[in-house]
Amino acid sequence: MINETIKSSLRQAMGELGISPIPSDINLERPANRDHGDWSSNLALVISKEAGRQARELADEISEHINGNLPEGVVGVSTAGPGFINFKVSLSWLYQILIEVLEKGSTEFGRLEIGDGLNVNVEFVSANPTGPLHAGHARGACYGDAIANILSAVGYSVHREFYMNDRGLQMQIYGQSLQARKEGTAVPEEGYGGEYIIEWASLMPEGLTLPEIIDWGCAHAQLDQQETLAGLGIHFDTWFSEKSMIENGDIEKVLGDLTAGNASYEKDGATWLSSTTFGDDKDRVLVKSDGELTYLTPDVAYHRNKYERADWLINVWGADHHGYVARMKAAMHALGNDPDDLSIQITQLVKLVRSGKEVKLSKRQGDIIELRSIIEEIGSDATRFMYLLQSVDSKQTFDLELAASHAMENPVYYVQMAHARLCSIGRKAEEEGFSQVNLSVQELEILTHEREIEILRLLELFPEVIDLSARELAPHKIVTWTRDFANAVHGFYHDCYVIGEDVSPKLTNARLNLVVASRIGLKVGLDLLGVNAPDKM
RNA sequence: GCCCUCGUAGCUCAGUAGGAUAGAGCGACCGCCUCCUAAGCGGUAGGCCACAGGUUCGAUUCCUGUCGAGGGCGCCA
Repeated sequence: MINETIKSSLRQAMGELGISPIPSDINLERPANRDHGDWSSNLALVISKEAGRQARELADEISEHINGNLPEGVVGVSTAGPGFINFKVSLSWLYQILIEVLEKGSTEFGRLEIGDGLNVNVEFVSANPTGPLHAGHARGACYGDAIANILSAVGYSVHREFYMNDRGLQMQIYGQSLQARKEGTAVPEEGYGGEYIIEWASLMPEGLTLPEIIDWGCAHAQLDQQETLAGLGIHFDTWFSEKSMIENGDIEKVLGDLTAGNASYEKDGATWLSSTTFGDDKDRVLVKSDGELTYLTPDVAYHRNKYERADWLINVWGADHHGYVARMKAAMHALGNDPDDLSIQITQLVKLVRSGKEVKLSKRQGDIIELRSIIEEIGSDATRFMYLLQSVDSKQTFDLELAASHAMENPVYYVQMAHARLCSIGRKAEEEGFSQVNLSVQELEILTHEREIEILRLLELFPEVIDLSARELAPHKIVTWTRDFANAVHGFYHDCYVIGEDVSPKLTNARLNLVVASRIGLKVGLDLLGVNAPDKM
């Protein structure tokens, strides 16, 4: 890599000049301003105090020395500002990137090996099986699936998991609600009042007992949720049943082990987890005085089970669950698991608007906004792209009308259009009798237009973006890159004709290489997000 | 009262493991189609990076506090 070459040239120069201390880790960054070169080091600023010399003076000395013997791929070194050392890299480096992209194709380009095959379990959505998925589940669904894609691309072995709370009080109430609707009696006080209950009850077979109704209702809700998720292209490897842990004794076992480990105690007729010992702000009840389990206990058993199956656990939770992070980590700690192996990602709320007005209720059902109806309204691609548009750390507002529009202010269409245009060039080339042939660095040197260089620079940057988005579990960084890249593609499309009378065949060929590589880059980005890359629009 | 996330252009948001002149899209205004999709491209205007301290050669970025927005603080799930 070029930055390694630069780092070692800095080290070598310092050694030869007798400047110390030489830091173990030399920091190289990409300057925001291109005039400052392609790579920049703050080395002189960092060591100036310890070296007892002025930073600018050190920088001048080092850059002059390196200029006397430039490393391969570097065309110039200069100093600027308070003491930055700036490197300008040869364009041939960028042509090599282009060749690499073409060789790797959309199945290999951008793939990294930072995951080292580690097993990571990504648990997301995990809605109660008591009704259809609604708008509140959408962000977690899109986010969880995207990080699963990204982690998989950087070398983790990824498992997607959905945890079903298929037992307990909520299921009882759900069953009673279905039963009431089936029999035409009043839905219980705290019951489910949604329209869907009426519809589902009508689909239910006659004459079922309450436990049978619950089983049927659970299966039906699961099926409904699976369908909706499939509409977004989301598929889980495991639908983990809470009930199964009652049946196989896992919950009993976890309670026993907590007691044996002195991590729980009896008080006021209830069993408590000593979570304060492990960093929580208060102790939590595991078994209520009436003998019922709290929601926490099966959850603890479930997480322990996941620890046995994976090296790294990722949970995607809504903002309303942030208060449970400390207790879950405490419980895992108490069971002897490393709480750092559990990453809990909190997604902030999303407000939906339609032409500027907040949408709280669904038009059709009059109650909840079903996720299904959002997908129907704006499509799977727009749903995913819009929900991934920004960091999950901040609350989001987006306009359904905008997301559904086929207009330039819609970011989904902007990016997909860039891909379609690249394909359109390919079709045109074929019609004109050109076929894309991979070229050498020398043949690619004809690509010197500002627009072309911009595309190459973005392609070069992309693996770093993927790396960062994986480390930070931040798919929106991929989105930002695809938008920037689409912008570069549209600019190229506008200014650089690939086929035309005043374009030489050599240039056409070189540009076709660029077009195909761009298509690969954009496709890789959209694939990671789970958004289609259409050939035409 | 305590905890979590956020506060950047008129609007929606990027950026920040501390770096040089803080970016994009939309909206506004002005331009650009005989030609691979104008679903596009370019330009102009628009900023005390909420506020106040601290650390640092350097802070929008880190720390503390204040203010503001949203979400949580059950033997509910």
